[in-house]
This record gives sequence, structure tokens and C-alpha cells, in this order.
Amino acid sequence: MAEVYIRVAEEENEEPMEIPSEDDGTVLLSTVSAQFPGACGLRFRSPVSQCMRGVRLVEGILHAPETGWGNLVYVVNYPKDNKRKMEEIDASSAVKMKRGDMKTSDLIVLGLPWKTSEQDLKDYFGTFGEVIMVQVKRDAKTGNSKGFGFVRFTEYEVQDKVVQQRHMIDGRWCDCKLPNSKQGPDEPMRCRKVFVGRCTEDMTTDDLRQFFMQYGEVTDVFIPKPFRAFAFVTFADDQVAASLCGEDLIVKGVSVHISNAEPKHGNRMNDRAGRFGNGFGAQSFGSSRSGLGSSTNSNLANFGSFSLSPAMMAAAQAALQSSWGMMGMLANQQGQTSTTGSTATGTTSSRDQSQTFSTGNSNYGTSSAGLGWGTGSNSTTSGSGFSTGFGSSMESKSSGWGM
DNA sequence: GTTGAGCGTT
Repeated sequence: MAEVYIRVAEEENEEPMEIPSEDDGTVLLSTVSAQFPGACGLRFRSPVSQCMRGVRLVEGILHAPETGWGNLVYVVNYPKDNKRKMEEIDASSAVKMKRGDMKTSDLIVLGLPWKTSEQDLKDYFGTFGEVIMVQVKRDAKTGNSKGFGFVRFTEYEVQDKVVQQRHMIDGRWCDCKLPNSKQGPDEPMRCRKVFVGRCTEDMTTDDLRQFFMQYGEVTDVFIPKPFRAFAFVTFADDQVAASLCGEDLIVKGVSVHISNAEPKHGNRMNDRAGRFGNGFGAQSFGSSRSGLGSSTNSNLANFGSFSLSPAMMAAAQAALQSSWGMMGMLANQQGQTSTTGSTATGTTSSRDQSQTFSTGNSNYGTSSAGLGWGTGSNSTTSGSGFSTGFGSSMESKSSGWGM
């Protein structure tokens, strides 16, 4: 069977997008999620029964209904739509309520093409919601972009959506995150991240995301480049991460090993399994053992050690940030009026495309050296992983945590 | 070959 296009839409009555099948008539979930980030399946309304039907999904491959794909419009499934335990629904809606009055913050946008301007950012992010500030960070002397910038939205919901997906901006994939400076004491780095060992080179971030989202919401996937046979997966819920540690899971036919991610840099307070209560030293990290289903709602937890009330801090922060926002807008507008396109002092062309992930002087500079081994063909090694016992694995939630 | 980049003149 030759490649065909099937029609896929976010909602039943929305304009569908045509996406290609494979030669055998199946459709890869990754093809779907490339257009609909976060997608975990497809459904369609049966012309016969008039009911919605799920499309068969086996190991990332979507199989056509018996009658073929036809002209039906297939609707994207997202994890949110899945039925979940009551408590989870409660928890997530509770979180949403809380988020409703949460303040937005600047988001750092990493991985920008050199050529991307403030206007480009505004145009792109404007499709998500109202943008109140954009910046591209530039070298003071040359005016060249440093390859990252900032954006801020009016609505927290929009911000939330933006940080949860990757962004194709002017031809490059970019990430939006809370900047280091904004990672407040209310969202401490719990161990939501796991280390995934024995990865093979054909595992993409999408593959890993698709796979791991069966255990819970995945907020980040990181695969070091060049290939190093491991990856990091971050979940929204630390208990999900904890429950997977120690498991051997089968991803794309390969047994990968999950263990806890060691802190990358800084971040002390690390006696895993050690004592919890060693004093209330300035860090105040431990906090969130309110536990149970909850995930991100430990906000007004313990400001106890500060003499400012949360309200005062919020107010101060708001004042600060809004003035930043104004300046950002101002700068942006000035840029616009000066000439077309890019902001003041054009000439940002020097190294446009070949941009290889490194702004300054990174250790990977001489990349050719590190690429060594294998010259392809690593099939033999991965084969061995197969026969090792990959039993039960899925069932071991509730290891040592919570409750 | 099992532990990850880059973070903001204002």
C-alpha cells in the first residue's frame, strides 16, 4: 500500500490537517504528535454507529480501521482527555483553580535562531495568547543575538501551555522554561526527574515522551547530544518518578533502566533516603510532604521564615515585573518603527544557519572527537538486552513514598 | 561507553 494522507483535527468540527501514513498504511503516533504535540492517540466517529471509536494503537503505530482510513476526520486524543482516577481529576482541577490567580513570569526561550527578532517572537507566541513582553538577548557590541530570549504572557494558562511543549521558531526547535532566577521557593526541585540508562540511538525525545506519559504527565525529556546512551525524563509528579526508579522498562523493544537523576549542578540537600528533618536551614526544600495525589500545589506553603507576607512579596514582584514589561514593550516598539524586520542595529547575519547548539565556549566544541565509536551498526549490542527478564515492572507503584 | 547547556546590562 502506498502512502496516503489522513485527515486529523484537534476537534471534530475543526479544520483538519492532512498527515502522511507509512508505506504499509499505518500511521505513526510520532507523525501525529509532530503536528499535535502531546497527542497520545486518535479517535473518530463511526459512520455506522455514530459513536466515537478509538484507533488501534500498538507500540506507537496507529492502525487503520477495517475499512481503511477513508475520508473521515480523525480527532486527536490528549492525555487530559483520558479517564483518570477521581482523585487525580480533583487534584488537577484544584491546581487549575489555584493557577487561575497565579501570576505569570517571564519565560526564557532557549535555542533561538540567530536571526530571530523580537517581532518574530511576538508573532509566534502571539498565537498562544496575549504577549506582554518579548526580548531577544543580544551581544552589546555586535548586536548579534545570543540565541535566547524572554517572553511573558498575560494569562498563566497560556504560559502553562507554552512551557509544556517545544516550539518551532524560524526553523529551530526551542524550549521555553522558567528561568533560573524565577524558580521560586514554592516550586522546589523535587525528584521528578529520572535517569534513563541504556537508551539506543533511535530513541527520540518524542518516543520517550510517548512512552513515559503512560505513567503520568511528562514535562521534559532530555537526550544529551552527541549520543551517550542515556536520557532524562521529568514528570509533573515526583511520585510517578519515584515509582519508576529501579525499573527496567521496554522502550522500542529495548530494555532501559530507570534510576533517579542526580542533581546536575549546585543543588545541595541531597541525602536521599537519609534523614529528612535536619533542621530548617535556610533552604526550606523538604516542605511538600503534604503528599498524596497533589503535584504542583504547595504554594502558600511555608513562608514562615520570611518576614514579608506572601501578599507583599507578590505585590513587590508584580511592580518590578510590570515595569520590566513596559520597558520591553517600549524597546520593542522603537525597534519596529526604525526599519522593517529586526530591531535596531541589524547586521545579525554573521553565523545564521549552521548554529550548533552552543553560544559560548562549551566543552563540546570539538565535537568530532567525541563521536567515535561504533561506526553505526550497534544492532548486536542492543539485541542482548532483549532476553534479560523484563517482568512485571509496571506494577510497582507505591514503593517507598508518600502516604 | 549509564548523570544534562545555554539564564536576563535595562
